[in-house]
Amino acid sequence: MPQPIEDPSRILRTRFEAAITAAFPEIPGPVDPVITPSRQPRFGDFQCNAAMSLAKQLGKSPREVAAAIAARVDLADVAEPLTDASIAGPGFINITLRGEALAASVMAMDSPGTLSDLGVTRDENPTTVVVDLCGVNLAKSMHVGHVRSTVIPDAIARTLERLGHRVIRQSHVGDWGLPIAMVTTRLMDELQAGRVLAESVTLDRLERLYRSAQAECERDLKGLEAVRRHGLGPKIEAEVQAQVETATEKFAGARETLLRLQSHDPATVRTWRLIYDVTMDACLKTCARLHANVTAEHTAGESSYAEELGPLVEDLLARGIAEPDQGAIVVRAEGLEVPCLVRKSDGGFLYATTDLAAIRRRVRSLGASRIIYGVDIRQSLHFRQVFAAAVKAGYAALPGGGVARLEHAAFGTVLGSDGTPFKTRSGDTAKLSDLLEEAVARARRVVDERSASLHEEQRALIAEAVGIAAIKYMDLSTDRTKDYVFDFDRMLAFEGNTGPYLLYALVRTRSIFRKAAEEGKDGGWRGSTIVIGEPAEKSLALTLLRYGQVVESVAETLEPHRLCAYLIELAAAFGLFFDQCKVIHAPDDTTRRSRLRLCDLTGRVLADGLETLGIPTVDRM
RNA sequence: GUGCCCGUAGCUCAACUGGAUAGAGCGCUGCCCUCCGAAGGCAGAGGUUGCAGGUUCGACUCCUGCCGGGCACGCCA
Repeated sequence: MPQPIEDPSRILRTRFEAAITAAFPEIPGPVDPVITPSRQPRFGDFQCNAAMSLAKQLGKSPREVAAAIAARVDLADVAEPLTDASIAGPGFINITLRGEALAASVMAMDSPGTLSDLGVTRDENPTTVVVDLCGVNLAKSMHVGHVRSTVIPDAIARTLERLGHRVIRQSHVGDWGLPIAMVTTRLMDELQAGRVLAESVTLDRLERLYRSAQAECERDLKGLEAVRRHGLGPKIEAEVQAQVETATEKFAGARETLLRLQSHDPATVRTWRLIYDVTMDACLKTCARLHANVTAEHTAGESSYAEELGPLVEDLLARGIAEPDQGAIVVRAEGLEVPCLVRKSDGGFLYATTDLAAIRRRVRSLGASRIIYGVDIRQSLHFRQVFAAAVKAGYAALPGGGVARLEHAAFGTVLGSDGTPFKTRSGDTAKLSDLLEEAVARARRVVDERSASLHEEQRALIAEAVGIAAIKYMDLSTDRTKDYVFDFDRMLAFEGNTGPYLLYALVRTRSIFRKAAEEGKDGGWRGSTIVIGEPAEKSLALTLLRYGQVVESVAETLEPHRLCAYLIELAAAFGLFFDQCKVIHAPDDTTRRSRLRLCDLTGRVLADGLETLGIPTVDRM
């Protein structure tokens, strides 16, 4: 009786590696046997693609090499014997699993209490990973772009957690600097004048104040110059002159506010704190509704680095890492055409300075050996600069030697149907909370129509999950670096490559147990023997077994769309199985139990995958 | 001007990091519910992977040059 096999491709890899070493001892070091699932059933279940590249090194013909490997490999317990026909094309070795071995593998991934956990292997050397996400700004509500900066890194964080790593989420909130000082100044004025009450400040109100504060600090110097150059008359010149003077005053006021904030002036800090609380309260609520794991404890705003920036630049200067340039301080690093600016000529700091401080803290205090930034792709140059500067400064150096992995998980822009960045009909940036509301409302209409028999409360819960799943799946399912078009109709289509389709597949895996119970046929399947007979069963089994490696590949590439594509494939394989293999009315008890177990396992992999992506699930819909 | 990214079916996107005849969904055509949820399944049509070279057993993938589009480029964050 063969030992339980967790994952055929892992077993095959070991076996083929051994065979290659045995056949060609002259090759130094371990060789990747290049085992992949076969794309087409007629090429078997798996294939070994190592012969072609080895042939080159060895100066032999690829088919000869393949034959030598095939002759040495020991597959008796897992696969059908290899024959001449197994070697195909330029040297592919096609492998067909034995039915019992395939079933044993599926049972192994479905055995609680062993190392097998749906086929996901926890990393033996868990690492501490910081995931930078969300990135909201004070006095601004979340917009479409924040779907991406929240959902993508949250999915990455969940994936790493699923693999056993220690993940620390960090929301690098824009809560400091001159723009924040401007709105703080403005709010203090409003409060003082009694035009607004502290208890009733809303984020909408803050957003309006933010805009007007920025506008009034904006000096129209170009306008003034134009007026003078073209001699538009003393009246216009006086008006523009007055604007510039007022703006200069306001600007100076904001600078003073920033200084008072930095020196912890109680009244100023109290107002700043009010802005902070109102903003974060609203944003964290939106994160919660998005089913994203972002809470107050993950917040590490720019303000928390404020005290470190001066000493940090001094440190860089003292060690010759940074140098003065035209009055400013810059870090030049190899491979960087543009130096990284860390202090302005007026003595102010920049966001690169804060990001450097953040890397230092994350590596030295939080113990991160990997830092992942879920930030807009337009900032890739910025991160290249900051990463290079951090490495040069030694801020990314790990205690045991080596350097922390610094990665920018960049994402593209959310576009409207016209191909330009997504806006509302009126041309404003669309608020995220409104978009979530509309997605849920649209889902609700469909649920009311199709699931009229369910209770009102159930329908509301289902619509919530379906709407959120639709938005999140849409965001996660394509290559994150590309732009995508935001389209309610497509994401809520409930068919094809969508979140709702996945939820539907999950619901079907579960509803069959309710139906089976009604007929008194739901017993005895737990721990029963899985039998793989029908092609649809085989296809489902092979798909199930890929789960663990897909999760690993997401952790490595930081590309959640791979998991999305996999889950759709799994749902499709289940759909075919469900269509072609009677479960409750299977020909015999053994088959029925085996199929019930496959339904249960499929449901748990779907649910686990969705949870790993951060997509909410439902039991029925 | 310099640098980065992207051009794949009518549309929206994949392609396991160089593997076999480039796959899904939408839309289109035709089937499958007295039978476990048809929000489903099956089949068909649809491609010179922007263009031209190169590297090699093998290229959507790597290299070079064009064409077309997007983005970013030290004193904003």
